[in-house]
Formats: sequence, structure tokens, C-alpha cells
Amino acid sequence: MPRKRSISPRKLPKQERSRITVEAILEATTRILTEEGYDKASTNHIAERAGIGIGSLYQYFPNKESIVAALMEQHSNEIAEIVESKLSHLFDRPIEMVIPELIKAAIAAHAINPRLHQVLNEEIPQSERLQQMQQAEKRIAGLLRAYLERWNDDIHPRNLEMTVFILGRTVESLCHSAVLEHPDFITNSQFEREVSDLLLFYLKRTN
Amino acid sequence: MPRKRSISPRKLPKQERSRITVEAILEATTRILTEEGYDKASTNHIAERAGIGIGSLYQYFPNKESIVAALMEQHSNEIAEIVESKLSHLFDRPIEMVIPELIKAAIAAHAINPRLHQVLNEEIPQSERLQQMQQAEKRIAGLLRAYLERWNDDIHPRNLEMTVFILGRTVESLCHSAVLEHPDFITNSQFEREVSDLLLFYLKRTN
DNA sequence: ATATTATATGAGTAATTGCTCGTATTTGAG
DNA sequence: CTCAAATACGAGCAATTACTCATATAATAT
Repeated sequence: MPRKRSISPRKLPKQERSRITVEAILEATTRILTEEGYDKASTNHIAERAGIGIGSLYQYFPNKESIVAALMEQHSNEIAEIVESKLSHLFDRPIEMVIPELIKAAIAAHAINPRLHQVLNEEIPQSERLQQMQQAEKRIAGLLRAYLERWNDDIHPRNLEMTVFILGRTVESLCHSAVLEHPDFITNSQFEREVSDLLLFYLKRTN
Repeated sequence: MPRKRSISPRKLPKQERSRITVEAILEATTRILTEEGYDKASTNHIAERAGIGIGSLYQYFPNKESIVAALMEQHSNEIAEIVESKLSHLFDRPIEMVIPELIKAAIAAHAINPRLHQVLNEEIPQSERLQQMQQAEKRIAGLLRAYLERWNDDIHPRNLEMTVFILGRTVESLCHSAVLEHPDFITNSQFEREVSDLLLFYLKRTN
């Protein structure tokens, strides 16, 4: 009977000081990931930069994997919440209004901590990167699908599933790369405008 | 004077048997990366699966980094060549013909070894992933820019640099994700058609 | 004050890592 | 055949890794 490698915390902090310890661990991990990269994020180093003993770290996290998982869930939720809160009001608005807002939201979400987002997305070994990260994308894909279905009379995509995929991937990929590789694109609103056009002409096409 | 960590081979193979050894090393590394992931690719393990001694490995590669770098350059060249050879004939053809071919080429390029492409793109620590990988994208971006300039009278993008970026990123990202996450999309030609529409309506827009 | 629980600690361990170096074998030129 | 150059080898080292455990301190409850 192979014991599953647990991801959940070893024990929950009950006093204030331990809450601070847990926070320090997550903060230190974030700093290391963004400043030094994933391969420098050893548990010993995390404890050191958090200013705690290595033993304390293992009081609350059963293994290294669970620390990164906690960080992913946190970051993933922040992103999904930004997009969801911006789009939830716009369900009955026409697509010309929704798409630009979606793009603005995606850029804002990526601007929280671009480097952390990059490391979490690109540097974590597959085996550790559970579904947690893609969970945000799933939630957003659900929103998009619901929206497209609600406006079915105006948009009528050839293939709903494929359109949701193209929409989601394009927005995510373009905003992600732009924030990291072309911060100059983001300063004015031209980039938003271009990406909006890309998607709007596609969705509104008639044939 | 800090000695730079070299990437180039320690010595060049001069006899046939050493050429075989070098090939075995690269092949074993590819197999490990695709089957077991980057974090299982230790130099000892590579030598073992290549059927050679660890000492032999270090005859031709100064360090682990250089093995991955060699693999990246190889893979990167294969991809760039596929796309370039397909597009070089089409410089004077209209965009309605070129875009679908570009997408077909991109899908074909990603189909060579999708899992290797994924690991090389998503699992290698930033510090090791030199520019070599993005070199293929740079070459392709150059082609796209030249094409857009040649058809400047028909397409007149608002911002050439931004349009090249959007074009390149969208094609790469959609083909990459589709091959890995939606192989069912690839079997028929509907996906090609959809992505073509996405880009064509954008490029041909008049306003 | 005492007992119980929660929290903190870091020396130590077993495993793995990238890599060296002395030595052995094979090859091809003269 | 001779011999220098090319190639192969792998035991072993220093460094790093994830993680344990015995012990100590602090907070809380009674």
C-alpha cells in the first residue's frame, strides 16, 4: 500500500506566532523563486531566508512540494479572482465591450508579480506542478464558455470548445509574453487595442 | 577574473567511435527528458542510459549544461528549418495562402517530438536556457517581418513590431498547446482553419 | 503553580549530485 | 611493429539535498 505523498500542511498553526512563521516561509519562497530561480529553492535555503530553523519549516509543511503547491494555489486564486470580478458584471454586455475588459484584466493579473508567474509556469518540474495552476485557467475557460453560449445568436462559433480554447490560450499567452518581454507595449493602450481587434474580428466574422 | 562557464564541447570527436558516443549521449538525454523529466537527468544517469562511462561523457561535454544546450540548438534548428523551408517559396504569395501554410508548418514542427519541446520550453531552469531556444523564434520573427514589409501596401499594420510579436506568439502558443492538450483538434483541419481565420481577419482589417 | 499543548531549533543522516583524475584500451600513422 | 594520440573507464570526492529527531522554550489551561 503506497502511502500517498501528501501536499496538505502537516499541522495547522493555532497561535499567532506560528501564523507569522508560515507566512515567513511562503514569503521567503516567493523571494527566492523570483530572485534566484527554482533550483536555488532548497528547503534549507528557504528556512534561512525566512529567518527560522529548518525544523520549524517541517512543522507546517510535510515536504518541499507542498510549499510550492501552497504558493501556486495562492497565486492562482489571485489571478482568477481578478478576472472573475471584472467579468462577472459584464455578462449581458456585448462582446465589443467584454473583450477589451478581459484583456485589461489579464494584463492586470499578470502584472501582480510577473516573474513569480513565469517561474511558477515555466520552471517547476511537471511532477510537482499539479493541476492547481491550470485551475485558474479552467475557471476562466468556464466563464468564457458560458458567455459565448449566452450570446450564441450573435456569435455562433463553428466549434464552441475550440473557440474557448483559442480565446483563452491567446489572451493568456499574449499577456504573459508581453508583460515579460515587451513592457513597452503595455504602457500605452495600443497593445490592448490590437489584441482586442485580433479576437473581435475573429468572433464577429460572418460566413 | 571569473572564468566563464563554457557551453561548447570540451573536445571534438575525431574518430568514428567517439562520434557514436556523442550521439548516444544526446539520444539518452532526449529519452530521459521525454520519459522521466528534467530533474531525473543527472549526468550519471545519462551516462548509464547511454551505455558509456561517466568519464567518457566529460570527454566531450564540459558540464551538464552544455548537453542540454546542444539538444536545444539541435531541436531549435529542426523547427526553424521546417518553417523556413515551407515559407521561403511563398514570399510573393498573398496572405490568404501564406498564413495557412505557416500554421501547418508550425503544427508539423511541434509534432516532431512534442514532449521534448515541452520539457525544453517549460522545465529547464532559466539560468540554463540561454538564448538558443528563442533563436528559432527570432529567425521566424525575422521572416514574418520581412513578409509584412513586402506586402506593406495590402496589410499596413498600425505597428509592425507589435504585429510581428502578436503573430509569432499566437501561432507558437496555439500550436504548442493544441499538440499537447488537444491532439483531437489536430486530426482534422478545422483547427488550422480556425487559427488561420483568427490571424487573417486581423491582418486584413481595414480602418 | 503545574501540567499540557504548541512552537522552535539545528546537528546530523542518508542519498544524490556534478565532476575529476589516474589508468587502461583502442586506433592509426610511420 | 612501435608509439603517440584518441578514446574509454569508473572509483571516489566534495558539495548539496530533503528531511528526522531529540531537546528546549513559550504559551495556555486548570
